[in-house]
Amino acid sequence: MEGLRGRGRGSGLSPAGDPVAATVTHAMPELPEAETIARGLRNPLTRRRIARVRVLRPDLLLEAPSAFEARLVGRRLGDVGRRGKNVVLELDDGSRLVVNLGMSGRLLYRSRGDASPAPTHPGVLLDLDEGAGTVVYDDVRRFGRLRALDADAYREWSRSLGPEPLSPTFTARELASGLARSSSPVRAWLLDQRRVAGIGNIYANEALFAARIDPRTRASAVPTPRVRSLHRAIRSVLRAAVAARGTTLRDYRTSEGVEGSYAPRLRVYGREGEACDRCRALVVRTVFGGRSAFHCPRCQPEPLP
DNA sequence: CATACGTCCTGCCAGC
DNA sequence: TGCTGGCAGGACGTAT
Repeated sequence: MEGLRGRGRGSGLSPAGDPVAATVTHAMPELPEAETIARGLRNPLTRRRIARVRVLRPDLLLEAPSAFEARLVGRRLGDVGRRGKNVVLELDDGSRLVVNLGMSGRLLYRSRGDASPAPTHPGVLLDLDEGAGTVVYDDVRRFGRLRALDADAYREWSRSLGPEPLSPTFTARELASGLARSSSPVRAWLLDQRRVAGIGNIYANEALFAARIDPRTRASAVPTPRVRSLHRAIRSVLRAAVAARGTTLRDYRTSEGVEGSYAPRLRVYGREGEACDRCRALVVRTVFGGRSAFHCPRCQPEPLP
């Protein structure tokens, strides 16, 4: 995959003896990144009023810009939260602005007179009242999407997503019954937002490593004890990544523009050809379902056909 | 119905 | 050195 060729972490030390910078590749904003962004926006945005909406890139919206603007302008912001990988801004009329960050999206808060460099690919701007600053949706690749939903539409949208993996109501039993009904590879199952909300390719691979499951294993073929491990692994990996404010490989930043610090803790993702830090076997990359999977062939034994 | 696959978009880098 | 083709991926639409 991009950036995993050539100069990578695998080379260990640079000629100068300094640790080589983390592998450069795309970040995929997943649950921990969305959670971090939501937390960062909560204080500066709550109770602020949206004075003006500027849509620079209409293709980021799932509706006409005029309808989008009409739903937002004049509204006061409530709490800022998260659903799966989406950042959710509550509005005072019960509607919500849902932001999916796609591959390279950033949701930044810039106070008035912010001296930091201006965002390079602004797509949508929300100017706040009384000079309180601006919320900038910035996205190089424009895979992200913003939607303004009334209360009913939001409920319907939320219902289309699977359970929150960090919620106490997400149980090993529920995971087991979901897996049992699918013949997809377990990695594909974890990436499907209708099944569990918030897991992307990075944390799917990391959780499967922690649970010692080959990512190609059919979901229904994961043995029950492994399902329990996977349930624990999903939750512990996501919690640790939230605590680290997410994984920055290249694009992802918190709402304050800061990088997440989970990247050095990745054990298989992006580490093709490197020694597994549990058993020293070499990490393998496979491609299926149109994207890279990483696993340790010794810790995560190949499923029987 | 469930699963598989193509599409979007652009920065980066290998290779000429 | 400079140019360029291929690659990567989340979500959605379409095909099997």
